[in-house]
Amino acid sequence: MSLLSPLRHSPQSEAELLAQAQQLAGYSLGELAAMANLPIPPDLKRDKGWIGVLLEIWLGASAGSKPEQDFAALGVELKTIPVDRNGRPLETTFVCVAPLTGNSGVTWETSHVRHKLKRVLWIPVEGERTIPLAERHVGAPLLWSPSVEEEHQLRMDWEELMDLIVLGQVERITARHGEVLQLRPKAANSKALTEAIGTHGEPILTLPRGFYLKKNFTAALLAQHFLL
DNA sequence: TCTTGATCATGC
DNA sequence: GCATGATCAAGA
Repeated sequence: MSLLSPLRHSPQSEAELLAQAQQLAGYSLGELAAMANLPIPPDLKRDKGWIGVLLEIWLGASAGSKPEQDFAALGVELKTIPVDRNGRPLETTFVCVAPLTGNSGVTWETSHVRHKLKRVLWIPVEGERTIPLAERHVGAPLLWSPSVEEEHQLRMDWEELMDLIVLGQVERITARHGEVLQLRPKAANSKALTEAIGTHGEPILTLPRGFYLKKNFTAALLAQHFLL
Protein backbone atom coordinates (compact mmCIF):
# COMPACT_ATOMS: atom_id res chain seq x y z
CA MET A 1 0.00 0.00 0.00
CA SER A 2 1.09 3.54 -0.60
CA LEU A 3 0.46 6.67 1.39
CA LEU A 4 -1.28 9.48 -0.37
CA SER A 5 1.03 12.29 -1.38
CA PRO A 6 1.06 15.14 -3.87
CA LEU A 7 2.41 14.38 -7.33
CA ARG A 8 5.86 15.91 -7.49
CA HIS A 9 5.97 15.67 -11.24
CA SER A 10 3.63 16.40 -14.10
CA PRO A 11 1.46 13.37 -14.77
CA GLN A 12 2.69 11.51 -17.85
CA SER A 13 -0.69 10.28 -18.99
CA GLU A 14 -4.36 10.97 -18.59
CA ALA A 15 -4.63 7.68 -16.75
CA GLU A 16 -2.07 8.77 -14.17
CA LEU A 17 -3.76 12.13 -13.76
CA LEU A 18 -7.20 10.63 -13.38
CA ALA A 19 -5.98 7.98 -10.95
CA GLN A 20 -4.45 10.63 -8.71
CA ALA A 21 -7.60 12.75 -8.90
CA GLN A 22 -9.69 9.73 -7.92
CA GLN A 23 -7.43 9.19 -4.92
CA LEU A 24 -8.36 12.66 -3.67
CA ALA A 25 -12.10 12.01 -3.70
CA GLY A 26 -13.51 11.84 -0.20
CA TYR A 27 -10.76 13.80 1.49
CA SER A 28 -11.46 17.15 3.09
CA LEU A 29 -9.65 20.31 2.04
CA GLY A 30 -8.20 20.49 5.55
CA GLU A 31 -6.67 17.02 5.21
CA LEU A 32 -5.25 17.74 1.76
CA ALA A 33 -3.88 21.12 2.83
CA ALA A 34 -2.20 19.63 5.89
CA MET A 35 -0.55 16.87 3.88
CA ALA A 36 0.68 19.42 1.34
CA ASN A 37 1.85 21.86 4.02
CA LEU A 38 -0.36 24.58 2.58
CA PRO A 39 -1.80 27.12 5.06
CA ILE A 40 -5.60 27.17 5.17
CA PRO A 41 -7.24 30.59 4.92
CA PRO A 42 -10.25 31.26 7.20
CA ASP A 43 -12.49 31.54 4.16
CA LEU A 44 -12.25 32.28 0.44
CA LYS A 45 -13.10 35.99 0.59
CA ARG A 46 -9.50 37.00 0.05
CA ASP A 47 -8.28 33.70 -1.36
CA LYS A 48 -10.73 32.89 -4.12
CA GLY A 49 -8.29 30.72 -6.00
CA TRP A 50 -7.04 28.75 -3.00
CA ILE A 51 -8.83 25.50 -3.76
CA GLY A 52 -7.57 25.60 -7.32
CA VAL A 53 -4.01 26.09 -6.12
CA LEU A 54 -4.34 23.24 -3.61
CA LEU A 55 -5.54 20.77 -6.22
CA GLU A 56 -2.88 21.90 -8.69
CA ILE A 57 -0.29 20.92 -6.10
CA TRP A 58 -1.86 17.54 -5.55
CA LEU A 59 -2.16 16.78 -9.24
CA GLY A 60 1.28 17.99 -10.29
CA ALA A 61 0.04 20.89 -12.39
CA SER A 62 2.56 23.55 -13.24
CA ALA A 63 1.28 25.98 -10.64
CA GLY A 64 0.94 29.68 -11.07
CA SER A 65 0.32 32.00 -13.95
CA LYS A 66 1.10 30.32 -17.20
CA PRO A 67 -0.99 31.16 -20.26
CA GLU A 68 -1.42 27.53 -21.20
CA GLN A 69 -3.30 24.46 -20.11
CA ASP A 70 -2.62 23.14 -16.62
CA PHE A 71 -1.30 19.91 -18.08
CA ALA A 72 0.13 21.17 -21.34
CA ALA A 73 1.77 17.89 -22.28
CA LEU A 74 -1.57 16.12 -21.94
CA GLY A 75 -3.68 18.95 -23.34
CA VAL A 76 -5.82 18.92 -20.22
CA GLU A 77 -7.25 21.87 -18.28
CA LEU A 78 -8.03 21.55 -14.55
CA LYS A 79 -11.22 23.11 -13.20
CA THR A 80 -12.46 22.90 -9.65
CA ILE A 81 -16.18 23.54 -9.36
CA PRO A 82 -18.05 24.38 -6.16
CA VAL A 83 -21.18 22.26 -5.77
CA ASP A 84 -24.08 21.97 -3.33
CA ARG A 85 -25.14 18.82 -1.45
CA ASN A 86 -26.79 17.53 -4.61
CA GLY A 87 -23.75 18.03 -6.79
CA ARG A 88 -25.17 21.07 -8.55
CA PRO A 89 -22.83 23.97 -9.34
CA LEU A 90 -22.95 26.95 -6.99
CA GLU A 91 -21.05 29.24 -9.33
CA THR A 92 -20.44 29.82 -13.01
CA THR A 93 -17.08 28.69 -14.37
CA PHE A 94 -14.53 31.13 -15.75
CA VAL A 95 -13.08 29.98 -19.06
CA CYS A 96 -10.82 32.72 -20.38
CA VAL A 97 -10.61 36.43 -21.07
CA ALA A 98 -12.44 37.67 -24.13
CA PRO A 99 -10.36 39.37 -26.82
CA LEU A 100 -11.96 42.77 -27.43
CA THR A 101 -9.70 43.92 -30.26
CA GLY A 102 -7.78 42.30 -33.08
CA ASN A 103 -10.53 39.84 -33.84
CA SER A 104 -10.65 40.04 -37.59
CA GLY A 105 -10.51 36.52 -38.91
CA VAL A 106 -10.90 34.82 -35.55
CA THR A 107 -13.16 31.78 -35.70
CA TRP A 108 -14.59 29.31 -33.24
CA GLU A 109 -12.11 26.73 -34.48
CA THR A 110 -9.17 28.86 -33.43
CA SER A 111 -10.75 30.44 -30.35
CA HIS A 112 -9.32 30.34 -26.86
CA VAL A 113 -12.66 29.13 -25.51
CA ARG A 114 -12.63 26.04 -27.71
CA HIS A 115 -9.00 25.34 -26.90
CA LYS A 116 -9.52 25.68 -23.14
CA LEU A 117 -12.54 23.39 -23.13
CA LYS A 118 -11.18 20.73 -25.47
CA ARG A 119 -10.37 18.47 -22.53
CA VAL A 120 -11.15 19.36 -18.91
CA LEU A 121 -10.62 17.54 -15.62
CA TRP A 122 -13.54 18.67 -13.48
CA ILE A 123 -13.18 18.27 -9.74
CA PRO A 124 -16.33 19.03 -7.74
CA VAL A 125 -15.76 20.41 -4.24
CA GLU A 126 -18.36 21.05 -1.56
CA GLY A 127 -18.89 24.78 -1.70
CA GLU A 128 -21.69 25.73 0.63
CA ARG A 129 -20.55 28.58 2.82
CA THR A 130 -22.12 27.01 5.88
CA ILE A 131 -19.41 24.34 5.68
CA PRO A 132 -16.08 25.53 7.10
CA LEU A 133 -13.46 25.60 4.36
CA ALA A 134 -11.30 22.90 5.95
CA GLU A 135 -14.29 20.55 6.28
CA ARG A 136 -15.37 20.71 2.66
CA HIS A 137 -14.91 17.46 0.78
CA VAL A 138 -13.50 16.76 -2.66
CA GLY A 139 -15.74 14.79 -4.99
CA ALA A 140 -15.18 12.28 -7.74
CA PRO A 141 -13.41 13.77 -10.77
CA LEU A 142 -14.68 13.83 -14.32
CA LEU A 143 -12.40 13.88 -17.35
CA TRP A 144 -14.52 15.55 -20.01
CA SER A 145 -14.59 16.67 -23.61
CA PRO A 146 -17.54 18.49 -25.19
CA SER A 147 -20.01 16.29 -27.00
CA VAL A 148 -21.10 17.31 -30.48
CA GLU A 149 -24.19 18.95 -28.99
CA GLU A 150 -22.25 20.71 -26.26
CA GLU A 151 -19.73 22.09 -28.70
CA HIS A 152 -22.56 23.33 -30.90
CA GLN A 153 -24.14 25.16 -27.97
CA LEU A 154 -20.83 26.73 -27.08
CA ARG A 155 -20.10 27.75 -30.64
CA MET A 156 -23.48 29.42 -31.14
CA ASP A 157 -23.06 31.54 -28.01
CA TRP A 158 -19.42 32.32 -28.74
CA GLU A 159 -20.25 33.49 -32.27
CA GLU A 160 -23.09 35.69 -31.06
CA LEU A 161 -20.93 37.31 -28.40
CA MET A 162 -17.92 37.77 -30.66
CA ASP A 163 -20.10 39.34 -33.35
CA LEU A 164 -21.30 41.92 -30.84
CA ILE A 165 -17.72 42.61 -29.71
CA VAL A 166 -16.47 43.06 -33.27
CA LEU A 167 -19.43 45.31 -34.13
CA GLY A 168 -18.63 47.67 -31.26
CA GLN A 169 -21.49 46.51 -29.06
CA VAL A 170 -19.42 45.16 -26.17
CA GLU A 171 -20.93 47.60 -23.68
CA ARG A 172 -24.43 46.43 -24.60
CA ILE A 173 -23.61 42.81 -23.80
CA THR A 174 -24.95 41.60 -20.47
CA ALA A 175 -24.67 38.27 -18.67
CA ARG A 176 -28.11 37.45 -20.10
CA HIS A 177 -26.68 36.91 -23.57
CA GLY A 178 -25.90 33.30 -24.38
CA GLU A 179 -27.57 30.06 -23.35
CA VAL A 180 -24.54 28.25 -21.94
CA LEU A 181 -21.72 30.75 -22.34
CA GLN A 182 -21.90 34.27 -21.00
CA LEU A 183 -19.70 37.37 -20.99
CA ARG A 184 -19.10 39.17 -17.69
CA PRO A 185 -16.50 41.51 -16.21
CA LYS A 186 -13.21 39.90 -15.26
CA ALA A 187 -11.05 42.48 -13.58
CA ALA A 188 -9.38 43.53 -10.38
CA ASN A 189 -12.00 46.26 -9.98
CA SER A 190 -14.13 48.69 -11.96
CA LYS A 191 -11.15 50.98 -12.55
CA ALA A 192 -9.17 48.43 -14.52
CA LEU A 193 -9.79 49.21 -18.17
CA THR A 194 -8.75 47.76 -21.48
CA GLU A 195 -9.15 48.76 -25.10
CA ALA A 196 -12.17 47.76 -27.12
CA ILE A 197 -14.15 48.84 -30.18
CA GLY A 198 -16.80 51.53 -29.79
CA THR A 199 -20.16 51.94 -31.51
CA HIS A 200 -18.62 53.89 -34.36
CA GLY A 201 -15.56 51.71 -34.72
CA GLU A 202 -13.42 53.99 -32.59
CA PRO A 203 -11.15 52.73 -29.77
CA ILE A 204 -12.76 52.92 -26.33
CA LEU A 205 -11.73 51.89 -22.83
CA THR A 206 -13.95 49.36 -21.11
CA LEU A 207 -13.89 46.71 -18.41
CA PRO A 208 -12.02 43.55 -19.36
CA ARG A 209 -14.52 40.72 -19.94
CA GLY A 210 -14.30 37.00 -19.50
CA PHE A 211 -16.21 34.04 -20.91
CA TYR A 212 -18.02 32.02 -18.25
CA LEU A 213 -19.88 28.71 -18.45
CA LYS A 214 -23.37 29.11 -17.04
CA LYS A 215 -24.55 26.78 -14.32
CA ASN A 216 -27.07 24.98 -16.50
CA PHE A 217 -24.24 23.81 -18.74
CA THR A 218 -21.90 22.57 -16.02
CA ALA A 219 -24.79 21.08 -14.06
CA ALA A 220 -25.76 18.99 -17.07
CA LEU A 221 -22.28 17.69 -17.75
CA LEU A 222 -21.74 16.76 -14.10
CA ALA A 223 -25.18 15.16 -13.82
CA GLN A 224 -24.58 13.03 -16.89
CA HIS A 225 -21.49 11.66 -15.20
CA PHE A 226 -23.03 10.87 -11.85
CA LEU A 227 -26.30 9.42 -13.13
CA LEU A 228 -24.70 6.84 -15.39
C1' DT B 1 -33.58 33.20 -3.68
C1' DC B 2 -30.62 33.70 -7.55
C1' DT B 3 -28.05 35.94 -11.01
C1' DT B 4 -25.39 39.73 -12.67
C1' DG B 5 -21.92 42.74 -12.19
C1' DA B 6 -17.93 43.53 -9.17
C1' DT B 7 -14.15 42.05 -6.86
C1' DC B 8 -9.73 39.53 -4.34
C1' DA B 9 -4.66 37.66 -4.39
C1' DT B 10 -0.43 37.05 -6.78
C1' DG B 11 3.57 37.34 -10.28
C1' DC B 12 5.63 39.61 -13.94
C1' DG C 1 -2.60 45.45 -17.46
C1' DC C 2 -2.96 40.65 -18.15
C1' DA C 3 -2.55 36.05 -16.97
C1' DT C 4 -3.31 32.54 -13.39
C1' DG C 5 -6.86 30.84 -9.70
C1' DA C 6 -12.12 31.99 -8.89
C1' DT C 7 -16.09 33.73 -5.32
C1' DC C 8 -18.45 37.76 -3.34
C1' DA C 9 -22.47 40.38 -2.57
C1' DA C 10 -25.84 43.96 -4.09
C1' DG C 11 -30.04 44.21 -6.14
C1' DA C 12 -33.61 42.27 -9.15
